[in-house]
Amino acid sequence: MSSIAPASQHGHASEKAYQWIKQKILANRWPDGAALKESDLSNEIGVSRTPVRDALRRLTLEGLVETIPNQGSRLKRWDSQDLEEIFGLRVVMESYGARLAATRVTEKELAELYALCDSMESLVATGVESAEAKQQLTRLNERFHVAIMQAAHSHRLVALTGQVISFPLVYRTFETYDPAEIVRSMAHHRELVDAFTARDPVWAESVMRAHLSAGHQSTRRALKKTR
Amino acid sequence: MSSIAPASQHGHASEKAYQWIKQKILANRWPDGAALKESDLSNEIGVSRTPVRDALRRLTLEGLVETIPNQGSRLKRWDSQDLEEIFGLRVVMESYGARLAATRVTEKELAELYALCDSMESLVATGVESAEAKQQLTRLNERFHVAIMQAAHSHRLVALTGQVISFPLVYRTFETYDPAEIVRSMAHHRELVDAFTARDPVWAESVMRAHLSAGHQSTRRALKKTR
DNA sequence: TTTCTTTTGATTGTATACAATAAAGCGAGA
DNA sequence: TCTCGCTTTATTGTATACAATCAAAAGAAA
Repeated sequence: MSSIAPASQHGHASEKAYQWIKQKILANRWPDGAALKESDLSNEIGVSRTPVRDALRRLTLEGLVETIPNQGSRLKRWDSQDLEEIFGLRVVMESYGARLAATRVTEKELAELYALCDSMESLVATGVESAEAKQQLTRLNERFHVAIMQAAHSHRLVALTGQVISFPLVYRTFETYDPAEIVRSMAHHRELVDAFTARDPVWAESVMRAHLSAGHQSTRRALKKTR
Repeated sequence: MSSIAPASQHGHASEKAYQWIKQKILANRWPDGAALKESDLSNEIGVSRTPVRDALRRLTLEGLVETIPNQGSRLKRWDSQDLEEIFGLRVVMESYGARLAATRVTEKELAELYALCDSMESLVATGVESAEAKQQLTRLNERFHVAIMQAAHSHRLVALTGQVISFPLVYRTFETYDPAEIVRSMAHHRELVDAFTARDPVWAESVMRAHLSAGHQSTRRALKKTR
């Protein structure tokens, strides 16, 4: 993530505004298409408009916010077509990442990935009925997917996939899965890392494709229910 | 390009600064790793630091500029590894785009693509010895590739590929090609559009993959010569 | 009543002044 | 002479004041 999409870029206030707004978006605290007025945000966050504008620009580039010149920023609306676009791109890009990772992953990264698998599986074993457990699982899942892209050792790939995934529904992944789907997802994860261990790019790519296709279907179903 | 990476976002001054800096980067007017001081740029461009900062943020997100907090922006250095990353991603993403375009392209878009093929071929027929002709060809080529991504009818794909291609050497494509390579490139272009006309996604994707692989090799050779 | 124009208000875009930060220069001590 | 630490200075980060712009409301004419 180093230079193409810096992690904690900008100063203190700018970063604070960015995190504040993003967290509120992903937590679904605003209605679809809500107007994000700069002055209101700066008051609520406790910084001036400058860093707020900075944050809104970043979020616009990430696709979470829609900005019309001289008219302001709105929370981006999205529909089933956006979902199709996003998963189509995820399949293409993350499969590619898995293919690269299979031949480039280091021992340390492998250990990290196995550790994440263990964490997720033990969490599932203790039950994921509670909302907190599902959120925890979603966070671990995100870390797992990011770790794979990092194991591909392509900065741009990490940055681009990060942008594609920026999408509220994707951030609530496991809240929409049923138990069988969760079990299958865990199995996919472990199979992926096994494919890495075997240094088999074809295997790794195939599993990732299947994994994301399954996730696509689950999310699609969840979206229909919601709307 | 609508909302995920707005075209002429921000006001007049901000856009002016963005175009000014970007054009200077792509024209190779600064040495590798050059420091881009905000105050200097604002003086030269004739706007205040605010829109300059805005422009630098955008360029950082695009990967042309490298920004370190409290330390400033530098022209991003790049090497052969960046080239490999970029073409690896281009192959994956633009092939995907070609696959989609094969089934989604409209008659109007097809006509546009054929027209671009005609323009490029007639330009080649009249000779591309001069630097201006090669620049003209590069511009048409870029329009062609963008048009295909647009024919895929995926806003995010257009935005993402736009980011990936942002790279000085890629913008000087045909300046580095020899005559045989140019002829082959033109043939690829026409074959691509024929594959679209046949509505054959496998054909289209394969040609795009070959086209970009050939381009990768030419650019790789050009980079070695330069350094 | 409807439509076009004008005005008014609110909001974003830009400039500038100030604060925080980090790098470079300088000097004292070992 | 080298190293450590301080001071200085240059540059970025933030706040605020002002200008430009757009949307909606009010008013006039048909």
